[in-house]
Amino acid sequence: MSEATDIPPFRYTAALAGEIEPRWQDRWEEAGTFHAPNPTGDLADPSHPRAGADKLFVLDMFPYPSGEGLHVGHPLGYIGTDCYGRFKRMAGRNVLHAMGFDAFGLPAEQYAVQTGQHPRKTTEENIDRYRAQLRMLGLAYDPRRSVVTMHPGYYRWTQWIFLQIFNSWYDPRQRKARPIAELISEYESGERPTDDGRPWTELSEVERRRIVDDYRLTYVSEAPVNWCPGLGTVLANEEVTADGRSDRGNFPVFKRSLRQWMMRITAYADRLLEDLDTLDWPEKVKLMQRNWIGRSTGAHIGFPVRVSPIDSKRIRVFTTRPDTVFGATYMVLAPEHELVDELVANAWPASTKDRWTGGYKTPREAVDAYRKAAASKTDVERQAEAREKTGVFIGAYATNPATGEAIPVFIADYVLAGYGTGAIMAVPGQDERDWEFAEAYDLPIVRTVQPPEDFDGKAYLGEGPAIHSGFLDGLNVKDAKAKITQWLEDNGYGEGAITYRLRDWLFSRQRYWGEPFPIVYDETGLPVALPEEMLPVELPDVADFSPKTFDPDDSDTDPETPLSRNSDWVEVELDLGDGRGRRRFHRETNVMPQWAGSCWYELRYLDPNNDKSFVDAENERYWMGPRHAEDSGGVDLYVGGVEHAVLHLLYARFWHKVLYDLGYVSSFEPYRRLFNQGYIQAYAFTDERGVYVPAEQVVERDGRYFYGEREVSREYGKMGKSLKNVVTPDEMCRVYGADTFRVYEMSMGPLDVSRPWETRAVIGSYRFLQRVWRLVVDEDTGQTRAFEDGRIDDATNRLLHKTIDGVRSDMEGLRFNTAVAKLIELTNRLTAIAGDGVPREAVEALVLMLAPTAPHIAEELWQRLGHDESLAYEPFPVADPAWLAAETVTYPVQVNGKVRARVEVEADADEATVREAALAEIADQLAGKEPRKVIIVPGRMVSIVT
RNA sequence: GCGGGAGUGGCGGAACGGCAGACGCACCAGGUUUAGGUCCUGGCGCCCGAGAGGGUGUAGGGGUUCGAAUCCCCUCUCCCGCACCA
Repeated sequence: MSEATDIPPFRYTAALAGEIEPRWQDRWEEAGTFHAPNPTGDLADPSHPRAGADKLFVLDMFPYPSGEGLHVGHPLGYIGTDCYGRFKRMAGRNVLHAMGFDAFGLPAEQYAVQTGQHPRKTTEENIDRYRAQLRMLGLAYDPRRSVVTMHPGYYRWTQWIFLQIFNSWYDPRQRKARPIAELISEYESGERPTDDGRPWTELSEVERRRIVDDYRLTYVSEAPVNWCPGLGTVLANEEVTADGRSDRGNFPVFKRSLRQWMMRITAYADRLLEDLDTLDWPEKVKLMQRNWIGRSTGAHIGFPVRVSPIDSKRIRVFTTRPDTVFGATYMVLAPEHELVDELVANAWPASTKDRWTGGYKTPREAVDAYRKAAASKTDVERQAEAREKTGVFIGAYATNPATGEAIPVFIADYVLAGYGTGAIMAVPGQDERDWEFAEAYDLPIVRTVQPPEDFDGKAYLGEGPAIHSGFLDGLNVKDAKAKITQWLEDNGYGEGAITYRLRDWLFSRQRYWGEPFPIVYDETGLPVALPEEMLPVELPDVADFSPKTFDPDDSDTDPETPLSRNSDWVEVELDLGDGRGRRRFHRETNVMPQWAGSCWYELRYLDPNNDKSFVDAENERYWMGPRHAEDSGGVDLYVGGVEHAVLHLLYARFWHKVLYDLGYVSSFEPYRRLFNQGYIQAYAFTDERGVYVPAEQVVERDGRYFYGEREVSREYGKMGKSLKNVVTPDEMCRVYGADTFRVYEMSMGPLDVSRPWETRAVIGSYRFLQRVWRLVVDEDTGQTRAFEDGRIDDATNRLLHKTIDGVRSDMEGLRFNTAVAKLIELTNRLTAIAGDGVPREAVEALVLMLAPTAPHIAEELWQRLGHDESLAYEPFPVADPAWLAAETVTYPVQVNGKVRARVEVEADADEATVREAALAEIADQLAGKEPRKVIIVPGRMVSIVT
């Protein structure tokens, strides 16, 4: 049977790749080829060829090991960083590249709830599978540094970092976190007075602790959450459907306040914003972070409002346009605003317009009805009628502090309770939403900024002189803002202010599969940090991983976490080493969110076995430290999907900055350079019923698609089991080999662009590697074909050096697709000139240049070329400048912008020579006329205008 | 709606403001082969032409320039993010 016998015995095939690849993987592992030496500690190795060399830390966003395993889309970024790291290693750098696992997370827990399988077990199994899949790809990881967030040896330090955050406060004057002990001593010394002026010594211990706890960077607070009694758990916004039910189980979800751990990330808002400027990140991601932080500057203004004949209060608003306050002709409160009930009038005032009342007899009825209607609206409905402005008058008037006029107060759902103060001053002249509302409710509109003459719109948001604004008239917006802000402060009506969209980070989860908090509570109910020596607080095994569930409609329930049922673990007697002996405590039974482990994993790669510290300071400084004064320091290249643009990257930056403030790291940002790889997408096919059919069995005929005899329709999107279009790296390695797979992934297109997977195109990369193989190995005899003393013809040598030059800069710029194209070109050229063999120097350079992308075949060929050592540390080829310059240059000759001819001249020909040659070449087209203009771009082009 | 990015052959994609379509897939032709496949060589945007060659062409329209896929303006389409953010 034919096939096998027909193929030459020494051809590079999938079978041969399948033999070569594991052999080299074993050899790399046994030899520790990709071990990166640390400056100090157990991973230091002064004899290593790269010990003390210029370092490079490349990092991938580590995966959550799901039960589905990897598909061909997952390793794209990993292969990219691997190529870059291997290239840089050959170019002389000490390269650290490791891969760990983000092991805590919801899917394993949910699987555990369903099956009773311990999440540790399934996660371990998944990690094993991931490791096997990744190993097969020949990724040059330092295997000693593969951290797993669920291992106690790792989360011990996650808990330790939590304690550092717990034991810190943010000092706004120094703009940094400081140890909480320093705050306490400020209070003790009297340098910092208490809020009520009582001396510190007169406060009870509980009072002192409450004061201090309020300063901590992580603290317990009531926070609004999505409480789902039917599931017994709090849900993330993403887990709540548009109509307010749980994604899983379809139970009602209630917005409720619950006691939660929070992290004071808002204290770092300004630094998180400013330091973006120091980072080499995609502008898109920086912008997303800026928007997420949402800094706006303006002023808080209090609008006096009478709550009884003798008592008045202020409605506090935030505005970015205090300069427009003279145009504030009414106010709007969110329906849920706390002052509404106090302010609602008993009867409609005489000045009430009909359309303000909503048709109700009293303000009270109108408010109740409006609130009810607003509350029953789903988010979908709210969005659908987003532009319709509705609201009702509440029968009360506030005083505009600038004009002294009484202005009506409305409630309307276009003002959000959760944003700002939940109230606005409405300035229809300068705000589109206010203008719409004013038109709908017949409210006065006063322009306070003069629009340009040609302006024919409604609200005017642009620049212009202030008008109808008393003492502000004539000032530009900026000056008017400054002046009114000063006036508000002088008259006690408000003050300049900066607000953020960013909220503090809700850090506790009512779940099982996460890091326990290193926190206990004493008899006061206040949190107490466990001493460092008691870490890790290990996650106990429990019988039941699910939280207690309740009547789905009973919102008046409280979560009961899986850990809370484990009373042996919860109730403890401990000696905290504070001189108070053994005391009874109960443990915190929430666990940390999945983000916790990923907030600092890159640091643990640096020193994975250190049991004295989360990372040794010298190791951190070597791998992450700043290179110059303005440099943030951090990972040299961080590659991952843009889906982590905000949360993960913001949380990790926040933790890193706290560690920096406390002096534990030398870098003030964790990721100096960020790169978002694109996604590999795939076609999926559905039959006439809309059911997905296996994509690999669909055939194309004349642009139509068939599954068996049935025509199916094609759609384009993610790769996934449910879409029946998954292609796995395992399959690709089996059919073509890992090197082919790697080359294909790298050559498909730029790393940061999403593109479709095309299994049938993989063959091109396979053929390329076969050709390279054939250049070195005789397919029939297995003999090496390199000429020892073969001369390279000049043209080939020029191409060789041009390729070296181009591949180097492409690799440097992560342009692997064009690097591969250049290698293919060179290979094709060498194939064309090969007789009995090819010159050794050309083929060796080719093999070395191929090594970062297709490492196994490169190692194999390198060995067959007579080298004993791995090529991992072989210098990457360097182009000889003498061969980069061509002897002659061919100039295209343009006449009136169209290329009409080309002339070849000596490379060093001067402009006059080029001009003469070009004119001679197109003489017939000029018909004897003198050209009006001749432009010569040296080395490029001649352009003639007639 | 706002903000950001992108539109190049049948497909994935190349192209410091300077010969548009590198490289690969698919396809076509030739060679090798008993045949198929492999391998080697060549062709391959569109239109006209037997050919040499000519015209035209980078979503559409306008502009800047000796010269535009590339820079500017308008329009359209697609993708991503945010979504009444005061």
